[in-house]
Amino acid sequence: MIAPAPPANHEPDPRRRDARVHRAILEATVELLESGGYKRLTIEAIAARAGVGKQTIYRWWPSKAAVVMEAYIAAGLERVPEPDTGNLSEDLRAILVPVFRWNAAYHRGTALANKSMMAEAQINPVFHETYVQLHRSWWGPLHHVLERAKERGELRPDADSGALIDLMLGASWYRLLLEHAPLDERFAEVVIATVVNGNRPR
Amino acid sequence: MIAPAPPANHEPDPRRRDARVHRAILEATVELLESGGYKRLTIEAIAARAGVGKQTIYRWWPSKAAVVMEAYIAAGLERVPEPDTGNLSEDLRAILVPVFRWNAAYHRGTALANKSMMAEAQINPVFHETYVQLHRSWWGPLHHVLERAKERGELRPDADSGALIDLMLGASWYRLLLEHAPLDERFAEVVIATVVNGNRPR
Amino acid sequence: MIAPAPPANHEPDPRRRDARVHRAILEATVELLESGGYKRLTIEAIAARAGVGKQTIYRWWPSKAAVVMEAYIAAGLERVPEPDTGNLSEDLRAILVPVFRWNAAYHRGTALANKSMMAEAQINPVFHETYVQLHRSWWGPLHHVLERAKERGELRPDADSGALIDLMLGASWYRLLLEHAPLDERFAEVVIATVVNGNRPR
Amino acid sequence: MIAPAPPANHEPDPRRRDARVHRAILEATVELLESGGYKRLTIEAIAARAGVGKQTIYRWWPSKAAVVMEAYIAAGLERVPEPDTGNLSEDLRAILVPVFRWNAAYHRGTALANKSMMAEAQINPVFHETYVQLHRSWWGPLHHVLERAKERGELRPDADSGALIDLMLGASWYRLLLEHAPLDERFAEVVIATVVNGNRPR
DNA sequence: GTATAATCGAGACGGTACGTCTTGTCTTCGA
DNA sequence: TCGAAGACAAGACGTACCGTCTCGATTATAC
Repeated sequence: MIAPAPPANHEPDPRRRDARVHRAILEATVELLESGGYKRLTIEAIAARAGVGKQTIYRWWPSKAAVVMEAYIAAGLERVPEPDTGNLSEDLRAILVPVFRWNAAYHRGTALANKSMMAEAQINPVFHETYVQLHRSWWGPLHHVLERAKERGELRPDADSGALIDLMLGASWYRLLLEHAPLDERFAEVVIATVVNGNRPR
Repeated sequence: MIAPAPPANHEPDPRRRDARVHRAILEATVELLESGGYKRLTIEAIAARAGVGKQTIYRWWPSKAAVVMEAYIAAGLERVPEPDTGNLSEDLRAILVPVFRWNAAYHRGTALANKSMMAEAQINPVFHETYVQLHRSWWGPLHHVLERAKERGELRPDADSGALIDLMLGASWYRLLLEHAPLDERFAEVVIATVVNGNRPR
Repeated sequence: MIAPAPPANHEPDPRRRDARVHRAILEATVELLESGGYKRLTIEAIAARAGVGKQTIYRWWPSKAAVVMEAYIAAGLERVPEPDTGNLSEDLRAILVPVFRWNAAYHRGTALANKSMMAEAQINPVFHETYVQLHRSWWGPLHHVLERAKERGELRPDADSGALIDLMLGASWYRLLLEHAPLDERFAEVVIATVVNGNRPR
Repeated sequence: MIAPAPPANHEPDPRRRDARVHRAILEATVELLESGGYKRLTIEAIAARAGVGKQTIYRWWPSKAAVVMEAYIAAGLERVPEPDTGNLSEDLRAILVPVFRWNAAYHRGTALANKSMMAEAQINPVFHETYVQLHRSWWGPLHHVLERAKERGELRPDADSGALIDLMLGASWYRLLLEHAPLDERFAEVVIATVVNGNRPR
């Protein structure tokens, strides 16, 4: 009559995860988001489209936006380059141009996902944290680039790296979210030039 | 009794709008938003708190976000200053510092409303248009300030005003939305200094 | 400083009633009932169709069914014949055949109104009373006819007139309400013959 | 996961129906109907009283009236006796007395439900069909009783059974709906005696 | 190899909020 | 000064999703 282990709330065992099911969910998410926007992207719709039970989604992801995040982003976006060309503008370009490019097509793919996640983050505090993590993956490389530029004398040593990073990424997200002007390379050049020229040592 | 005019989908007659009801709805919206955030802000809750029928809200506003917009914004946010001090930094400061200040308290008041509206704009295309209008009310004055600075020779004549505006407002909204760093005056100064110094005539 | 007459809740002054408006409402009611059935007959629809304010209807009638009653019924239904042919069957026929005829066309006119009123009477207790009054206009003449038949020796003197009346009118309304069999003269004859033969003196 | 079968409008699977929930809904319906009448009987109230989501009701019943019908009827009302005593009056009594008794207490229980259903049937054509089915459950046994009486020579062979049935049930429903006189056994006796005596073979 | 146990599809369930509809009262405006 | 027009509070409607839960039917590990 030894007490059996309490049933408890099992964390699901990742080894038993069905890879085909996993893939089907991510694919359904992409299809729905691109065809109908975030409004139409419901857990029910994903489950139906993927031919999957709702519980299977809830088992593996904490929120709808987390599915979107994995479906679109984690696959490639967090692989941020860590350039070190010896030239500040060049380094910034290496990091920012892919970001601008991903976000350029406002109504499709990564851009749509990014907007959706930003919206969800404003509504769902738990997801907000996760989403900030994603942005951190840009902040790190950008920070290194800026600090090295200070060491090389390309940037004022007292420049506020954090503020400059927000200036550059903010510019990108502002256009992404409002869609009032194109997120093209010309814009990227203005952003980079302004930051670099605006913070040269005297 | 005479010609039974075909029913048609009447726009309601604004002259017949009950001012007290109008005010009660906006006040209830502010109270709910500040106490519970956008997630808890439902049309049902607004109606209950304001002592109003739901239909009355649907009659006058096309979406929840439109109510929020009017509740928070029409009150004062669109009154953007049009400074002309003869000094670019000074002019930018006059416009941007109030914006930064409004958005500084991330979890209350205007900031909460701004985040809510940005989120809704990503989900609801109709509201997106309305919301961009709000931002336009900053773009105009900033554009004038930058153009005058070009005339005075404080700014390179070929500087891309639109891009610089997005750089400055983007910085503000990026911190508002991610909340990873304070929207304080120090940040405002970095933003302004970078834009001004980064685009001086050679 | 004599106290002015208190404003009070005016009973409407019947002298000021606008006859054209009155007629328009009744006509609209008939048209709507015949075209869409009782379900579609709403106060709003009557008002719209008659080109009349809703208040005007509420001012003069206590319920929707009261409008129907006036629109259809008072026009002719309460003019029940008071036959005295010296023959019971003949007398009953004189009263019942018009009733059967009115109710025969299940989906139009008087029949529709009768069904509507019976339904409303089950839901609205105030109207129930009014509606019973309408039925009383048949009970009176039928009662006289039966009593005279007792005097003439055509009917058992202890026959329960009330019960016999309910038997005859009940038969009619049962078919009206369920529509499972025709309300024709053959049925009327069976009803009359059964009542007359079933209650002859021994 | 394999073929994403097109969604289609699933009928729910009756095997998965939760019996306790089913019962709770029917009980809540009876309680509400008996206490407040059909007017107060709303789907929302049933759901609240039963501690059930509204969707659960809409999933299993096509209309409020269908719930009422099942709640009251399936419970016992459709178990109509099939007497065969060899005596017509006796047989009719066996069938009709229970009907009269159920309907006798005009403002409570079964009587209230019956009136409500009759009203709904006049407004809702779909329910009308369902409701007629309920009455059929009396017509069948009454028809057999009358036909056997013809064979035994108690009834004229050319008597119109359908008409006689409507005469008897109509009498009952007429009093039920108008409430102007009691639905007691005396009335039942008059009804039965009139039908039997009124259609004896010559 | 066989039990054991978890995942899976499916979808019922209690809820919340949606946006619409109708009721009966109250208010405004025009004739 | 009255009535048409319609705004208003109230509240039920039927729908859409939410996130949890229970069912068998597969798997797939672990014994």
